[in-house]
Formats: sequence, C-alpha cells, structure tokens
Amino acid sequence: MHYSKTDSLYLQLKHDIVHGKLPQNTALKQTLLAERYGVSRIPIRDTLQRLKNDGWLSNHGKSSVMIRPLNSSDAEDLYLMRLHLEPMLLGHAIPNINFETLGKAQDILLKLKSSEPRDILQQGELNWQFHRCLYLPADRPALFDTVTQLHQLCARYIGFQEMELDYLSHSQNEHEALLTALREDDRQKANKVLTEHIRIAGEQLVRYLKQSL
Amino acid sequence: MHYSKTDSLYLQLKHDIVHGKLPQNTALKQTLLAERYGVSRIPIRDTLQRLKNDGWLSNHGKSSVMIRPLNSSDAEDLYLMRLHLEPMLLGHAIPNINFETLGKAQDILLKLKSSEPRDILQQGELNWQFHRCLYLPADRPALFDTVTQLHQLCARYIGFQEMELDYLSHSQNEHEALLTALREDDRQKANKVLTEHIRIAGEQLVRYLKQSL
DNA sequence: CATGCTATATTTGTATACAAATTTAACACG
DNA sequence: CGTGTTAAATTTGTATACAAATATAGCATG
Repeated sequence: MHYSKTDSLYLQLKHDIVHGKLPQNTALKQTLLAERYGVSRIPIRDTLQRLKNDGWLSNHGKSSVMIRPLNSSDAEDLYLMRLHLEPMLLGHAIPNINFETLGKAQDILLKLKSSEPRDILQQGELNWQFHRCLYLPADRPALFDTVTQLHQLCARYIGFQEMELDYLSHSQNEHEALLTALREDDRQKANKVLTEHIRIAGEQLVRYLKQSL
Repeated sequence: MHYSKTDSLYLQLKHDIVHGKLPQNTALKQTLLAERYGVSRIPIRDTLQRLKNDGWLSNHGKSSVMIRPLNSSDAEDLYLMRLHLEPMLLGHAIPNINFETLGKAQDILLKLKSSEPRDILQQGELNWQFHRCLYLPADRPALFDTVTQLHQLCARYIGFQEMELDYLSHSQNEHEALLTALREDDRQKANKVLTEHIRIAGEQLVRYLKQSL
C-alpha cells in the first residue's frame, strides 16, 4: 500500500498538535496549513474532517476549526472512559495472549526503561505501544478503535504529567506488575493492576490540571 | 450558520446506510455517490473521511471504502461500551436535570407511543432523542460525543430488533421507569433501570445476530 | 485450464480555479 | 467613544481538471 499525503498529514498534524507546534485558541487556516505542509488544501481538508470527528478540533466561528483546548473536564472523561473500557478489552485479550505477545511487551518496556528521561513524548509513544500490544490479541475491532482514540486524545495531556516527577517510575512498576500477572495468567490481578494504573494516572492528571488551568 | 453540502451529506449518508439504500460488501465509488447526491467528489470525500473515522466504513482493497458489515462481535462491543458509559453520563446529568428536561423527555415518549408501529427507524430516532435529552444536561462534551457515536453506530442494527416483537413495549416500560426514577430524584434506581435497559437490548440483539448472521 | 504478465480502464488522490460565505475594517451616526 | 452598517479582504466550500494509483480484462505461456 502506498501512503497518501492525507494519511501522512493525519499523523503529522496529531504529532504537531501534541508537540504544541500549531497556533492555539485561534482558527486553523487551511491556506496556512497547506503552505506549511507543502500540499494543496484538499488533503488538508480531508485531514481536518477526520481530526474534528476524533475530537482533536472544535469549532471556531461559523466555519473554521481550532485546536480543542485542554481542560480538566475532558481529561476526567477520557480517563474515566479508559478506566472502564481498557480492562474490558484486556479481558478479551488475555485468552489470546501468548509468549510472543509477552515478549514484545517486555521489549517495549525495556526500551521505555532506557529512554531519555527528558523525552516525555517518546515515552508516551512507547507507553501506548505497550498497551496496544496487549490489547491487539483481543481481536475486537470496535472496542479497540474506541480505546485507541481515547488513548491518543489523552496523549495531548502528556506534557502535564511530566510535572509529577515520580510518575514515570510508578508507571514503570505498574507495567511490570501487569506483565507479571499476565505471565502467571492471573486474570483478576491483571485487571486490578490495569484499573489502578489508569485510575492513578487519571486522578493525578486531573488534580494537576484543576490547579494549573 | 449555513449548512454546507458536506454537513447535509454526512447526515444523508448515515441515513441511507441505516436504511440500506447503498451497495453493501462492495466499494463505494466516489463518482457514483457524487452523481447520486448531485455534488462533486470533494464534499463526498469530506463526508467519507468522517464516516470512516466514525466506524461506519471499513477499507475495501487498497484505497476504497465499503459499508462496514454488521456483525455480532461489533454489536456486542458497542452495547458493552454503552452499558458502562451511559450510566456514567446520566450520573453527571442527574443533578442538572430540571422540570423542563423532564417535560421534553415526556413529550418524546408520548410521540414514541403514538408512532406507527411499523416505522422502526422513526422509533429509533425518537429513542435516541429521548436518551440524548437526558444526557445533554450533563455538560460533559467528551463523554457525550463518544456516547453519541456509539448510539449512532447501534442505530445500524435497529432493523434486527424489529424481529423481537415485544421489544418495543419492553423498551417503552423501561423508559417510563427511568423517567419516574428521575422525577423522584432516585439516582440509584435511575442508574439501575438504565443499565438494565441497555443490557437487555444488547443481549437480545446479540443473541439474534449470532443465529441469523 | 491455471497462472502470471501486460495493457487498458477505472478509480482515487491532489492541484488549481472560482463561488459563496464569513470575518475584518472602515466609516457614519447617535 | 460606543454602536450599527456597509464595503473590502480573507477564508472556506465546491467544481473541474489532471496525475497517480489501483483494479480489470485480455493475452501468453506453461
């Protein structure tokens, strides 16, 4: 398959939004974006339609869009949804998780451990790779798609978690615990670890957002 | 605000998919759609991008899309997600539900009661209006958007629920019970009624799909 | 008859051009 | 000054045109 400009743009724009490289609280001009990414307005429009539906953009004025502002209420919702949906997805995955999957997950965790402590965005990406790798065996497309979207929306908030200095090591421990539970095929424990993992991250983030936004 | 062709198309295409008016299990040709709806391919493309991201379409070949086939696994996921998310949303809404809201909900229920027994699609629309009306006061955009998407995806399966003859009256009773619980400001009861309402509908649908698909 | 290759037709992807709508700015009036 | 109104500039919406990719059909070869 040949990747189209729209497909690349979709990823690129998400990346640039997460990295804060695009103007905030103001209309995203199609012309500007087209120039910036060296394409015409058509693939830009295709991309914006998708991002709007994904919840990355909100309306600005009557016909423009802007980057959806971060806020604690959205963050709360996103984590609350993840809190309920991800354990469900993991539950479906567990019977299909084999040695290969566990190996991959372990590899990702090692990369995460050896990643630059400063590169919070790289860590966010690896974090999602880890979860994704464990959810994929569930083979539940509808559920998986929704969880993926939620995860990516959460990624926009990752800059704020940097603040909590001990977040990463906590997270690391929880990941290890999850993997251990899966190796021992202890469904209940895995479920509990994952739930707590998300709950803690969510609560920490929301607490921080409420005081800082 | 002036509705663009893309906006109308988005609704129209969903409508036509639910009503089975578009070719199934084969690529949706942009040219064909453009002719059918009397527009150029540009608004068609905008619309398809959105629908693809919403989960209404899946890939067909390398670059085309087709209507996402109905299947029991997706249906199970959709209802399972709704089962967890909607009570959450209602919980947020309850403190903000006032007489006006309850009145509107009651009106919709009356319309539903007096609707043509055959017009299952009209009933589906009113059913969503009822739920939507109760969820709106929650003022939780992220959660509301996800629930809305799930509801609309479920709407594609509504044709199958016609089969269960007593579905509508059951549903009607549950709606009334929910409204009563809300009038009495009984959170716990409202939550329970809603949960059961979704669980029963989902189980019934999935059971039917499994034997008939 | 099956299989792979090539040429052709179809379809999607993208750019350009123009129309319609919206936003901005200028200005008159109270 | 503030406010409403109109004209200009900007921006989005859509059509048309063409390029790139993909799917189809026909043919050759084993």
